[in-house]
Amino acid sequence: MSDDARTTETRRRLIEATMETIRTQGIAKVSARTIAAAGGVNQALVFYHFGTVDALIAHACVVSTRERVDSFRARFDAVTTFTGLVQLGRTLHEEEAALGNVTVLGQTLAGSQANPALAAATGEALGMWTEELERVLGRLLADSPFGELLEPRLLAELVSSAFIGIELVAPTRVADGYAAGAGGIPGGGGAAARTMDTAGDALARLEGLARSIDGLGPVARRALRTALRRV
Amino acid sequence: MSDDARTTETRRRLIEATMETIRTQGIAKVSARTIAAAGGVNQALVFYHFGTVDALIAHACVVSTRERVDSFRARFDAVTTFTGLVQLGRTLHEEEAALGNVTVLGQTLAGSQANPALAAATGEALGMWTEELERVLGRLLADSPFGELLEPRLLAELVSSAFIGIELVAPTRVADGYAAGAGGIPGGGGAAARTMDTAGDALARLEGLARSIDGLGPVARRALRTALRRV
DNA sequence: GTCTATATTTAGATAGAC
DNA sequence: GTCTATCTAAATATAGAC
Repeated sequence: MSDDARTTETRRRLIEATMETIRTQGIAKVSARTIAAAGGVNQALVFYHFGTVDALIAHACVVSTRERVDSFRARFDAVTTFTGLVQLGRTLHEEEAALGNVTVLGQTLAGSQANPALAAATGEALGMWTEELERVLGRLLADSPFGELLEPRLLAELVSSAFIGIELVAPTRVADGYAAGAGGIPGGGGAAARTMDTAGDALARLEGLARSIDGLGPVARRALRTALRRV
Repeated sequence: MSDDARTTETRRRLIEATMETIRTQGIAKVSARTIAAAGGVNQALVFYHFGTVDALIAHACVVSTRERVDSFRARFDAVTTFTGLVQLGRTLHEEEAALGNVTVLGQTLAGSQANPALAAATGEALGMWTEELERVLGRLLADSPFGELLEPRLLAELVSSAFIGIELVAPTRVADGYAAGAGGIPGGGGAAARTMDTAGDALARLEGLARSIDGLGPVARRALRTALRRV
């Protein structure tokens, strides 16, 4: 095997191992050693190929997002209704359970707080999703009663941010019953167990709403458009 | 000063220092030492009073959220329109810039991925916000054309998750122009600079939408309700 | 390009003096 | 209850052999 091919292979393994580690252990537990262990390569290679751990994370974030977005582009383009868009969102949510790119974005997002390099990478990755969404929304909104009220760009930013928030919150909704450390939480604990799959449920209901909007007859559409214009 | 009073004071300082450190440096940089430095207390006191760093973070998360939620309860109760609710959201967003409880929740949320104790605490804290929101939405939805389509609980979960997502994404929208590490990003970079304050802008526009819904006349309301029921 | 040390720093946690 | 000192584990990063 040529050195060139080995480089490519090693870099690929490191990037995949980075994704996997972030997904399963969270950004806090990611280190050159955990990544190397997950990828079955030597720890020093992280620094040889990427310079720093942060650079590897940033790189992995952008590269893997590009792959995922590319694999969704055709499906975005095929969307013609709000219902279809929400359904695509559900598909994304389900595929994410397995592949976890959005989960990774959530993690890098959190890590971006005090890390400008990571923030730039996360922003770029997020921007790829937003761009796709913006194109679709531009088409859909033009024909909807909301066309004059909502800008595609803004709504796209809003929706993608919200999507990430929802995917991030989901895990905390499984386990409940907070156990305090030394000292205890005054008045803490209690709170009935929450059993909701927020993301899945929400998207399912949202689909109902989308179906309603798509299904509005011409009379209702005109009435709504007029009402909205009055403000 | 009695030992009891000193305990209270030290614990209070540790909790505030924890919040401050998470806010300014992110959850990744939080340690017993950084917290102690921020609070001007000894590092060993973290373990004496809270046992572990995680327990302190969990405690700070829940306690400080309770304070913030309490300070907002009256304002939630005073809301009577969707417009008013969005305006309250804007107020929250602005106060957050200074106090940053939601930012902290975003950080602990990310840290919750592989940390059940933290996940439980974050879930509880988040649940406090959701509960308030659910009460308000319950009132508002009952009188709206959407009452039959949206459950207050689900919408509240959705909105609070989205809010966190938006607050988390905001920082990545300031700086742009991603600089790659060794090797560079193939085809990376570029992408026109984004200058949007997503959270602020989005809430401003959302207020317009809310105003529209609140301003719907009886005819439009009936039409909309009928249209929605048809699905 | 890859591996084995290893230097250095930082973090979690505890013991024991005050 | 608080502080100093210290042990241990883990992380970043580099040097040098292969």
